[in-house]
Amino acid sequence: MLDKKYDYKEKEPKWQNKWESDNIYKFQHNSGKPSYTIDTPPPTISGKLHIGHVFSYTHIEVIARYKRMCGYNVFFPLGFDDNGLPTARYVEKKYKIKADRMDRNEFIDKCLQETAAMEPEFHNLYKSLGFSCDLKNNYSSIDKNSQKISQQSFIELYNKGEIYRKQSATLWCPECKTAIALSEMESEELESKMNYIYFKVKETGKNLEVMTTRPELLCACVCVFVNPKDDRFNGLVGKTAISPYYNKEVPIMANEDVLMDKGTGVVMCCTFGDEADMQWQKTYNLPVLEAILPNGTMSELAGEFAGLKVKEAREKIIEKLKELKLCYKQEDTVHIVSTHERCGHEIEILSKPQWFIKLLDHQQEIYDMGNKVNWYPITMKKRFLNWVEGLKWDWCISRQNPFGVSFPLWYCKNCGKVHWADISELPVNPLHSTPDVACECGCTEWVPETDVMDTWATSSLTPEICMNLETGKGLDGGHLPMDLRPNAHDNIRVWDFYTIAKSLLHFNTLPWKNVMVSGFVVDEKGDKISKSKGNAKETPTELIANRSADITRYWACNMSLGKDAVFNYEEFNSGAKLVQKIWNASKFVFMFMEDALKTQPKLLPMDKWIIECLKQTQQNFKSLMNKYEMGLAIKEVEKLFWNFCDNYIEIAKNRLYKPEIYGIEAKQSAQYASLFVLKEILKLFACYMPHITEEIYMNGLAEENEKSIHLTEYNFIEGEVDEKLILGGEEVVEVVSAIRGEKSKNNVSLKNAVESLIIKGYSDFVKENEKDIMAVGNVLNIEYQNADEKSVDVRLAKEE
RNA sequence: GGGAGCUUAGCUCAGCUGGUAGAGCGUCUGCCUUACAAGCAGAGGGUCAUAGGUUCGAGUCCUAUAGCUCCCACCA
Repeated sequence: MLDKKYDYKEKEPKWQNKWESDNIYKFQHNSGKPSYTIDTPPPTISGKLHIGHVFSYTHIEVIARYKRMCGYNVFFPLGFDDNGLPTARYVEKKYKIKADRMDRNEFIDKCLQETAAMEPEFHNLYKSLGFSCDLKNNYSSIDKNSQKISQQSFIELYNKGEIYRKQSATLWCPECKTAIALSEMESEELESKMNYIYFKVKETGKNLEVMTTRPELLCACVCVFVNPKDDRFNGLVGKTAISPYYNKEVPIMANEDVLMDKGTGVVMCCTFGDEADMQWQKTYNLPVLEAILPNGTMSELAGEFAGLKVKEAREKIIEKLKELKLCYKQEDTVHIVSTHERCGHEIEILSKPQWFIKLLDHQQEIYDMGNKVNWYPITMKKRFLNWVEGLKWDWCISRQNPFGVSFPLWYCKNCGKVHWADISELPVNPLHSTPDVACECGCTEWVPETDVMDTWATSSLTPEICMNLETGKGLDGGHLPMDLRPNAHDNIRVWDFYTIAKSLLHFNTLPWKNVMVSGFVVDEKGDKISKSKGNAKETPTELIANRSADITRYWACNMSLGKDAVFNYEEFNSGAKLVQKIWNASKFVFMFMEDALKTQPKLLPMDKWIIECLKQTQQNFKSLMNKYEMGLAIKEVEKLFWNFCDNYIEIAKNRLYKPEIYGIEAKQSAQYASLFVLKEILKLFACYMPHITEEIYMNGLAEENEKSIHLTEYNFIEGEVDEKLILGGEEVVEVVSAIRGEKSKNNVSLKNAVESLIIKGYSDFVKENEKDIMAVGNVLNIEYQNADEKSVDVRLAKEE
C-alpha cells in the first residue's frame, strides 16, 4: 500500500542506494539481448556542474532507460575529461599558481589531485539525479588506458602518413602560451584604432598612404598589396616601398583580395598579422619574420620596442610615428578579433614547430561520413557539414602546456631524428624515461618532447576508450559504430567532428550511427545560463534538494530536441503537480487492487476504450522516442494520464465503489483495466521519473521476482488502433463534459442531479455506456434522439 | 557576405505527409465531488510576423520582405 503523502526526500535516496547496491544498471555482457551502446560525453573537470549539464545529461539518461525497457542491454558508461588546458587553467585559478613558474611534476600532481577530488562530487550528483549509468564503469581521459589509446592512435596515424611535424603558422595564445586549434577560437568585438601612416615609394619618392590596425607589426612587414583594378595605383606594382621608421624596402605587389574601399586601398602584409597575411605568405612565398614571441612580447625585430607587450608596443610605435609626422590620421573602429575560448586573450599567429593531423586531405571523406550519420534533429547535420566545408587548417595537436597526454617520442640531440616509443610500452612519459638505444647517427642522447596533446586528440577516441572498458581491446574498431553519441550543439564542430575524423583515419568506419543533439539552458533574456553570468539562481544540488530529482528531470525533458530551453522556475510546478497526481491516482487504483482478477475478464466498453487509448499512446511514444524526441513523447503520456484521471477514473469510480448497484462484473472489468493501464503508464513515465514510479511499482504492482520497474520491459500492445472505439469513448467524454459544463454554468455542485438528459445525434456507443454516463453525471432520466447535428440537452434537478 | 533556425493565446511552446487553430502556465467563474483544494469542473483569450503565389482549400507548400538567435567569414 502507498503512504498518504509521497516524501521524495526519503524515497529518492532510498531507491538510489538500492539501485546501486543491487547493481541493476550493470551492462550484462552475455545477456543475449541486443546491446545499445552510448558514447557518453565526459564532462570537463574545470568547475562545478551546472544546470546545463543536468539538462543534457538527463536527456542521455532518459534514452538509456528507454532503450533498456525496450529490451536492450544498455552500455552507459561514465567518463571524465580531465586532461589538458581546461583543467590546468582551473587549477591555476583555484590555487593562484602559474604552471610555468613551478615544477612541472608538482603542477601535474596538483591537477591530478584536483580531478580526483572532484570526481566523487560528479558521482554524487549523477546518483542524486537517479542516473542509470554504470557508476563503477568509468574512465578518465588522463587515466592509463586513455593515455595508452591516445598515444597508440598518434603512433599509428603517423605510421599511416596522416601525421606530420612542421614549422608553420600556428594559432597561438600568448596568455596560455600554447598553440590552439581552430575550434578553440572565438571572436570578440574590440575597440581599436585605424592608423594611417606614410610609406614611401622608392622610385618616385612620393608618399604611399597605408592604413593599419597593427602598427607594431611594421617591423615584420614583407610587402604591400594593392588591388590591380585600382586605378589610383596604376604603375606602382613592381616598384618598391619603404616602410616608415624602420626604413625597410619591400615590394609593392598586386592581389585581387585587397578591398579598394577599405582604408587607403593599400595593405601592408606582415608575417603573420592575420590569416590573410598567412595566405599571402604561402601564395607568394614571402619571407617569414617573427615579430611576436610566444610570450606575447615583441622580438628583436622591433628594435627599440623589443620586449614590450604587443599592446604597449602598438601605442609606443604610434607615438613615435606621430612624432616623426609619419602617422597623419587615426580613426576609432570596432573590429572583430579572434580570441582563445579558455582565456579570452587575443590570438596571434606564430611560426613554431608543431604536430599536425592531416584533415584537409580528407575533407571530402569527413564530409561524406558526417552525411551518413543520423543527426537528431536532422538540421544539425547542416551545421556539421557547414563546418567541414569551412575547414582551412590541418589539426594542430601539440600544446605547450604541462598537463595532458604526452607525445610518446624523443628527438636525437645530435641529428633531431625522432625515436618512437614501442606500442607495447605505452603509456610513456618521455620526460620520465629515455630510450636505451643509440640513434642511427650514433648519438645516445635523447631529448624528450615536452609538448602534450590537445585534449581533443584523446577525447576524439571516446568510442574506443568506452568500449575498451568492456572489451579490453584498446584501440580497436571492431565494435564500431556505437549506437549513440549524445551532446549539445556546441560540440558538433569539436567533439563530433574530431571523433568522426579519427574514426575515418583509423578504421574508415562511422564512430556511431546516431547523434542526439541537445540545446542549451538559457535565462529569460536568452543568455546561456552560466556561473560567470550569475544568472543561475540555484545549483543543481539545491534544485534537487528543493524540488526533487524526478521534478528536475521532468523539467529537463520538457523541451524540443536541439532547441535551447528557458530556465523558468515556475515550470517546475507542472512537474510537481504531475508527480503529486501520479501518486494520488495510484493510491486510488490501489484501493481496489486486493480482489482484482489476474486474468482479463470480459471488459465493458469504456474499459476497452481506455486500453485502446493506452495502445495509441504507446505507439506515439515509441515513434517519438525512436527519434529521441523525449519531450514530445512525455507530452503524449501526460495526455493519456490526465485523460485516465479526469475521465476514465471518474467514470469507473462508481462501478468500483458500488458493485451492489452496477454488478460485480462491472467492478472487475474496471479493476482490471485501471490496474493494467496504470501499470503501463507508470512504465512509460519510468524513464523520466524513476523514483516515484519505482516506489509505486514496488509497492503493489511488481511480480514476485521483479526487482525494479526499470528492469521490466514495455508491454507495447501491437496492432492497429481501433479508431472507432477511440472516437466512441470520446463521445462519451463529450456527453459527460456537457453535463459538467451545465452544472458549472449554473454554479452548482457536480453532485447535483440531472433531471433529464437528451442526447441527440450520437452513435450507439454512447447508449452502450448509459449506466456509466448516468452514474458519473448523477442523471435520473436519459433519452436519445436521432439528429443530423450532435447536441446534448441537460436539465438540472433543483438543488436540495 | 555564406549557412542554419525561429516568429502561432498575456507567458513558454506543440502543431507529422495542406482539410474548419492546440497544450501547459497565468487570468476569470464556480465547485469541499468517499485518490487528489498543492484538487476538480467550466469560461474567456489568436487576421498563426508581413506581402504575394500554388490550390477547391495554406501555421502547414513556394517566392520575397522584416525582426530575433546560432554557426562560419569579415580582422589590412
